[in-house]
Amino acid sequence: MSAQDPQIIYDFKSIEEKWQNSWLSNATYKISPDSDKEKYYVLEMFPYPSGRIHMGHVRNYSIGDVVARYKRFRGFNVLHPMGWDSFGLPAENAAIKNDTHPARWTYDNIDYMRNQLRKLGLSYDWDREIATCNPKYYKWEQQIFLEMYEKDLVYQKTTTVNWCETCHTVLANEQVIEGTCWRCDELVEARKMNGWFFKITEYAEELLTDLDKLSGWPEKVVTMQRNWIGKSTGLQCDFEVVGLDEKLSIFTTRPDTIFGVTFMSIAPEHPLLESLLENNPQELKIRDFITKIITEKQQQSNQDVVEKEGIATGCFCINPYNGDEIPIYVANFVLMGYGTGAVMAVPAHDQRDFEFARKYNLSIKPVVIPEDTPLNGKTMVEASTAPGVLADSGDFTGIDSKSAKQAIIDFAKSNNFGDSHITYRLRDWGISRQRYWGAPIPMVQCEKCGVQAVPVDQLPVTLPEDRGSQQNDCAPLHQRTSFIETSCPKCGGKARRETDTMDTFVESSWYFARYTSPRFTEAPLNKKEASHWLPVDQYIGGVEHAILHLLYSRFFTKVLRDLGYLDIDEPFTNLLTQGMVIKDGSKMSKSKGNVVDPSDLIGEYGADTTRLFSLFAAPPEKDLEWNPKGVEGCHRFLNRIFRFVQTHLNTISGDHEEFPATLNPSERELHRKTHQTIKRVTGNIEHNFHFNTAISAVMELFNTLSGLTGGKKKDEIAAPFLSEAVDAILILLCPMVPHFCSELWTTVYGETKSIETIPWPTWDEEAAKEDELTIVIQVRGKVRSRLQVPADIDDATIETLALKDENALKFIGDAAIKKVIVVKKKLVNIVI
RNA sequence: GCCCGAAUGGCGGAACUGGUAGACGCAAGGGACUUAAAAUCCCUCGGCCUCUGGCUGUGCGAGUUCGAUUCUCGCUUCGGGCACCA
Repeated sequence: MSAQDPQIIYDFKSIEEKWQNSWLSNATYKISPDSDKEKYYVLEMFPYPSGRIHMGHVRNYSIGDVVARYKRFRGFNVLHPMGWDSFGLPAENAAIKNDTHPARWTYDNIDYMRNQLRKLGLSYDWDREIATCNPKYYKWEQQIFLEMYEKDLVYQKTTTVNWCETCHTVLANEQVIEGTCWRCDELVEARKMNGWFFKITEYAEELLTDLDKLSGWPEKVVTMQRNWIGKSTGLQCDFEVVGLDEKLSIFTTRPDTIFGVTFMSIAPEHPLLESLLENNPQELKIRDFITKIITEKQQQSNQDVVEKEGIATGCFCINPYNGDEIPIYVANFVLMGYGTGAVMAVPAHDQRDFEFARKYNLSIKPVVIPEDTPLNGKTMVEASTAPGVLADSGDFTGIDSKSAKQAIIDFAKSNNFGDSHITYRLRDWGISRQRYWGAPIPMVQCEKCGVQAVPVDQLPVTLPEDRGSQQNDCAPLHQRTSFIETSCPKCGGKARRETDTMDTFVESSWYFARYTSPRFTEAPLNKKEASHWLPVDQYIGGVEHAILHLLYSRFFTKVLRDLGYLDIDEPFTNLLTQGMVIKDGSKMSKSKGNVVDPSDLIGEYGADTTRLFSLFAAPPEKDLEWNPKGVEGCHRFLNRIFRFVQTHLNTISGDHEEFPATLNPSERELHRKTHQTIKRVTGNIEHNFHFNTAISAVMELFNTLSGLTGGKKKDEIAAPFLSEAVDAILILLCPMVPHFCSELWTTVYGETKSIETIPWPTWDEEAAKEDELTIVIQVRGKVRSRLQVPADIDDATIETLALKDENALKFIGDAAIKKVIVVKKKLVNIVI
C-alpha cells in the first residue's frame, strides 16, 4: 500500500496556463542587455510557417529549450530567439487554393504557430522575433546583395540551370536531391536561362579548410560538406588542334597517365566545337548527334547512368608530351560544368574511357604498370587504376606513378603549356527564382545604361501588395507592369526592374546574425551586438540541412565578415543534428497517415509530458520512434512525483533542522543516490545532451526515494534528506518540464522564490561514494561469484578474498592458478 | 560504383577509457486493493536445460587479450550522402 494518495490530481492544464502567462507577462526570458554574465547563444533552425507545428518541431525546440534553460541555471546570459523563414512557394500555392494573398496566409500561420509554440512553454525572447518576408528584414538582405555586387561577388550569366516544372522555378545545385526537386520531388530538367549568381566558389578553399575548425560538428556533416565542395588537384594543360590556331585545354588528376592518351572527349556544349565544325564534311551528322544527346540530357534526370555514346569529329589534336596525333570525340558523359569540358582519354587507366574505347574500337595503351602485373591493351577487361611504374612514357619511363605526377606537371610548366591546377565540384549559387513570394532582387535594366543597381537609399524594393492581374494565381513579378516599370538610377530614363526574386535560402543564411540586433535600423547588423553574441554556441536542427542551409550560412558568414559586419569565420561553434520523428517505421507524413498532432497531445497530456517523452525516447541525434504508450509512461512518472510532493508536503516544506551527524542506512542511501544523480544528469547534459539517460537517472532517484518512504520502509528519513532529494529532482528536471517543476517548487517554497533563480545543484563526491562495492570474481574470464566488500578495500585483500571464495574454488578445482588479475574496485579474474 | 554511419530482449534504448550485458521506460504475465472497472501499488520478465544450479547470448565469421557490445580484419543487412567530377 502506498503512502501516496492516488486522489491527488496533477492538473497540467491549469499549471501550464498559469506559468505560460507568468513568463509572458513578466517577460521572464527577455535578455538583459547589460548583464555581466557570460553569453551563450543557443539557436534552433527556424520554421517555415506552413500552418501547424509538427512533431519534428516539438523535438527540435524541446531540445533547444533544455539547452537554453540549463545554461541559464548555470549562470549564462542566454540568447534564445525564434522567428519565421516566411518566404517560399507553399504560401503561393495555398494563396491560390484558398483565394487569399500569400502574405495573409503567411502571417495567419505565424500567429497560429506562435501560439502553438507558446503552449509548449519554450523560453524564447519573443521581443527578437523576426519574419523574413517582412520588408524590414529583406531590406537588409537587399543591401547585403548590393554590397556583394560592389565587391564582385554577385554576377549574372546565362547557363544551363536546374528547372522544376512543378514549382515553376530554377533550383540551385544543392537543391537538387538525387535528380529531383528538394521541395516537391519532381524530376529536374536542364534549361538554359539567365540568372543571378553568388560567387560561393570564391570561398571554396576557405569553406573547405575551415571545416577543420568545426570540431563541434558531427563528423558526418563535415564529411558531406567536404565531398560537396569536392576539391581535386591535378594538371591543366593545352593540346594544340591540328590545322587550327586553337588549343584544347584539359584538366586531369592523373597526369602520370598522360602518355596513355589515345583520344580526346569533349562535352557536347564545348565552345571549340563551332570551329571544329567549320568546313567539316561530317558537320550535319555531328550536329544531329549533339542535338540528340543534349535533348536526352534534358529529358533524363541527371542521376540516370546512360550508356556511353560519342561521335568522332574527324579533327585531331596533339599530345604535347609525345607529339601523338589523337582523334577528338564528342561524348555524352563529358560535363561542360566541370574542369574544362574536355577530357584526355586514357582507356587503360580510366573505366569510362575504357568502355568508350572498346565500343568505338579505339586503342588502349597501358602506361602505369602495377607491381607484378603486366598489362595488355588488347586483352584487358577493365581499366587499371592502381599505382605502379611508368612504361612507354618517354623520359618519364621507369618513374613510379606517384612521383611522376609532379614531374609531369613541372615539365608542362617549364615548357609553357600547362600547370598544376585545382578544381572544385562546388558551383556558384544560382539565386534567381521565378516566383512572386520572395525578396526582390534590387537591380534594374536601363535601355541606355544596361544593368544598374538600385541605390541603397531606395531600399527596400518591396513586393507589390496586390495579387497581380491573374484571376486565380499570384502573378509572378514579370507579369506586373506597375512593378516592372521604373526609372534608371543613373540616367533617369526608362528602365525595367529585375523580376526574379531571391532563393529563400538567402534569408536563412544570415538570420542568426540578425537576431543579435533584430530591430537595428541603420544597417543589416549592429556590429557591437553581433560581435558580442556570435558565433552561435549551439545550433540545433535536422540533418537534412547538412549541405544546403549550413553551407550557405557558412558562406554568408565569411562574406559578412569581408563586408565588415562580422569578426568571425564560422557561424556555428557546435552543431547538433537531431534525428527524424518516426511512426510505424516511417517518417510522419500526411500521405502516410501516421501524423501525430502535437496540439492534440498537449491537450491530452500537457506540454511537459510531450516534451519529456520527446527527450526520453531516444538520444537527440537518433531517429525517435513515436510510441503513444511511452507518452503515457512519461505522464505517469510526472504524476507520481506530483503525488509524492503533495503527500509529503508538510515534511518537505517545513523548517528544516540541520543534516544529522549520523545517518541511518536509508538516509545514507537516499543522500548518496541524490548526489550520484546530480553528477550523472549534469554529466549527461554537459557531455553530449543525452537527455534520455539524464531522465532515466532522475527516474532512478525517484524510485529510490519512493521505495525508501513507501510501504516497506525500514527507517524514518529525516526531512533534510527528503527535501534534498526532492529539490534535486525538481531542478534537474526543470529544463525539460519547466511548468511542472516551477509549480511544485512554489508549492513547496511559496510564490516568492522562483525555481529559475536557484543555482544548478552541485554534488559532493564524498556523499556520492558507495560504502560497499560488488567485486566480480571470474574464473577464466567467466563470472562465478560476487563479493560485497567495503569501498576502501585494497587490491591485495580483494585477491585473498577471491582465492578463498567458495564458488570460485568450485570452478578452480585442482587446476593450477596461472595468473590472478585484479581490476581496482571492480573485478578479479583467476586464470587457470 | 564510391564515401560515411548503424546493427544489443517482444519494443524504445543503457553500459565511463577493454572489466558484472540488458539501467530507465514501454509491452506482457502474475498478485494486492475494489461489488466491478479504471487508477494505484507489489512481484516476474533474453534464450535453453536435468532450474537453490548450469549452459548460452550484443548481425555473421575469424583474430588480438586473462577478459571484447567496446579494438583489428573479412562478410551480411539496413540507413544516409555523392554519383559519368576526368
